[in-house]
Amino acid sequence: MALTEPKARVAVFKALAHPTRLEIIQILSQGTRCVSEIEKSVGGDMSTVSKHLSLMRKAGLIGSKKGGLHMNYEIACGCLDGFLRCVDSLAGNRVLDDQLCC
Amino acid sequence: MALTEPKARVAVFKALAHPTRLEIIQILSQGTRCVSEIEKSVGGDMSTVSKHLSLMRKAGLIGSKKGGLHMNYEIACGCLDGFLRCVDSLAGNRVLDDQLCC
DNA sequence: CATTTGTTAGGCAAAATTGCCATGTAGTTT
DNA sequence: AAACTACATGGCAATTTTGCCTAACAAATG
Repeated sequence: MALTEPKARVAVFKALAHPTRLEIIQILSQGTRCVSEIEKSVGGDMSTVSKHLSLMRKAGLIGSKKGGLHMNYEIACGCLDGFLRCVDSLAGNRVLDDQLCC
Repeated sequence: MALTEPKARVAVFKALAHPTRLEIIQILSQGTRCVSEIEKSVGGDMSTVSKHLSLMRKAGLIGSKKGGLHMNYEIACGCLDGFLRCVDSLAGNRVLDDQLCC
């Protein structure tokens, strides 16, 4: 199995390895949202939110489309959902050493 | 969809967001390995490798079993593979904004 | 043109991560 | 028990990340 760019892989995981960004993913999983909507949900400065979004877009996690005055973001990957369920099962298992998740 | 512990989720992604640790996952995907075997493959100090392994074990990504003098590590999750394939498709798509991955 | 919405860059302090070194520990061998 | 092997752990300095702030800028709208 040939590795894709290791840096690109790492970038994807780094993009996901942050509570606020995971919260944004959670919000976007319910549908397309613009920056100010996201800002209201997660709090904090808009420039900070915009940076989070930019980072995730560069990693390939989300996509953006301009709609009038707003910039609308959406999840770029349908598999992200199963992905997160897998992570949750991992996270739940983390106490037991011998037990496997799936 | 109720969130599992957000911290636990973040921990999983942080554990994956490092080139050496991804390399270790790659190695372990081929079968169980002990610390010194991993050390030979990825280089660096053994204490460093041990810390990487410990971090991934706490996150739930890998499990460990003692076998005589060695500590054997193995992937704790069969879904990690499809997981990584999904990430690769994301990583490959990251230039195009409108195109979705899967 | 003025306003709204968002991006980007720079600066900066606090916090987290990383990796090596030295030391500690548990199981094995002699 | 002493020595050795295979790891784990704590400490520490260097690097990176994070978040807020300020400000400049672009694009769509009224």
